[in-house]
Amino acid sequence: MTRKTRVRFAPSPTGPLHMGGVRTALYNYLFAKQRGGDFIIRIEDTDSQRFVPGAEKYIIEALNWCGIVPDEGVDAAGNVVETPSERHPHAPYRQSQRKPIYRQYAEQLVENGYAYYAFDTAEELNAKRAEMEANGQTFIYGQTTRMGLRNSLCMPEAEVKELLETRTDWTIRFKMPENRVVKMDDLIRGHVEVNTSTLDDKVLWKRADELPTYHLANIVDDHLMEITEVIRGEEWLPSLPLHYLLYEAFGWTETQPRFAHLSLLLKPDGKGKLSKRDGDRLGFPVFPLQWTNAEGEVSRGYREDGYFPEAFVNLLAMLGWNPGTEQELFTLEELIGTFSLERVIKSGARFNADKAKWYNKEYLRKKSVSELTDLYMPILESKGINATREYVEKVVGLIKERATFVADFWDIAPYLFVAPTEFVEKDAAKFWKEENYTLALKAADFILAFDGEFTPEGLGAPLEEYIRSNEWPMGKVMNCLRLAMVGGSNGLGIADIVTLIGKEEFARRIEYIKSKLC
RNA sequence: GCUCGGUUCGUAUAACGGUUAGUACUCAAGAUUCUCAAUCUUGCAAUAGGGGUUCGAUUCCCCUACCGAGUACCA
Repeated sequence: MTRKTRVRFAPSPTGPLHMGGVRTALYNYLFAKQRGGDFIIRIEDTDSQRFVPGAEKYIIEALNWCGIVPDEGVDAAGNVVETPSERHPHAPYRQSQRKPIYRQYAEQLVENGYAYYAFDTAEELNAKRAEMEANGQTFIYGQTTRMGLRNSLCMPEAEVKELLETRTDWTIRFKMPENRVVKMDDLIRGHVEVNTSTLDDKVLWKRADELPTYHLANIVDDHLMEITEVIRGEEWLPSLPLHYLLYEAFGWTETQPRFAHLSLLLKPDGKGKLSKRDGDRLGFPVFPLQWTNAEGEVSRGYREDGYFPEAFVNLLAMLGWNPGTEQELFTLEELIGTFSLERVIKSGARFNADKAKWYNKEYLRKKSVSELTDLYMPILESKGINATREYVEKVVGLIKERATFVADFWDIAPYLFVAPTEFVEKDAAKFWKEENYTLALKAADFILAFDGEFTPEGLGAPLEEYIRSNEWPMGKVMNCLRLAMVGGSNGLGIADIVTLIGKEEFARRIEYIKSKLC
């Protein structure tokens, strides 16, 4: 029986999604779409303590921005689907709303001897843990200690029954089998084996809030939602044996999903995984979208920094995966076509901000002048510049190759909109000498008197020919003119600038520099 | 500490036992141009260390080192 591919991205709404999370979502999405399957978003909000308002909305918005749209979990408007329907028989997709379904599964495990009730309070366990750590030991709630603790394995049945009824702070723990080698297969890492003797008895369900922990909720929901592959972060690899055992305990091994554990994204420098702090420290975003936390602290986002979503998705895809060819630029569609888990890298990928910028630059050059103009116009307006669309399109056509972000456009050539009022001292001293500017002013007269086609192509050659035929020093003359146009000696070609700003403005700038520098 | 993963130029990666160890980003130099940018060309630069297996190891095995993750009534 072949099942329809169904994968899920299951974030916890405890804060903004970081780029590593987006990558996990992306790989899930690519995998699903390639196989004509479903991509599901499930919100794992079983930790009421750490819930952060707005985080869920942020996650959905971020994925939408990337073009990662779920088949289930969220409707077209970005709302989590809350009731089962013909289209969404697996709803709801928020674990907090699935609360009633978990307890029976946990109890089922107890009945069948795979789990037990535990009455130790958090305080008791913390104290025990602290005590052992003080002696350089680690406390594990598991096979070596469980019989000496307070649980249904070692307490009289009557007492257990009474505590179950009178107290509300007990938990259900998984009874980790002793000395068993769990043999697992990972789609990325291959065969992995772990002996259960090193594993502890994880809490599966908490009476206090009647909520499952990740492990239980995850297995139950993946089963109920008919998930076929679980593609998630490497931090879950150590709990894979527990998950295997859980499928076994429930008798669901037949339909148990296959697992793929993705390596983590590492800091660009130094040690450790990429964190929010690195972005602030090294000057790049770690989040897809800007995020403001409860304290009012703002973390920058790729979107707000001027990255195109296509570039962001592309660079994320290439961080830990490669197609085996030398192609580096991929649209989402192309990624869907070529992605494969077999080619996902096992080792952690260090993020490189320079490469990220390169991707954006490549995408920027691919954009049409018209599209880029749409983006640049508002920026100009915000600077109080009043220019026609036609004019801005010409500007964009001239400078798009030089930019990494649309926001660079302004810095590259503000002089195409505003006349310089100040001149770079060093450049002026170098070029604005009498023997140069007298020639440059004559060249300016030539331009003003030029009656051919007033375009870069039409003016460029005749102007150069004129200067050359007079045997004037080309560089010095041109740089004097550029100084007048730009305010310095770095910028576009003279013919480009002059034909763009027009003869009138050109004349004005020449007059201005004369009044200032001559 | 213990358990599990990982280790090719600075970074991302290619090479599924046989290559002068390739490519991209970064950096440097040159070409070009009226400057800058762009572009083109060239260059710098790597198999963590040690043992095996093999005619031959980047590739397979073992040890060490280093990195990462996990070790919660968090996910």
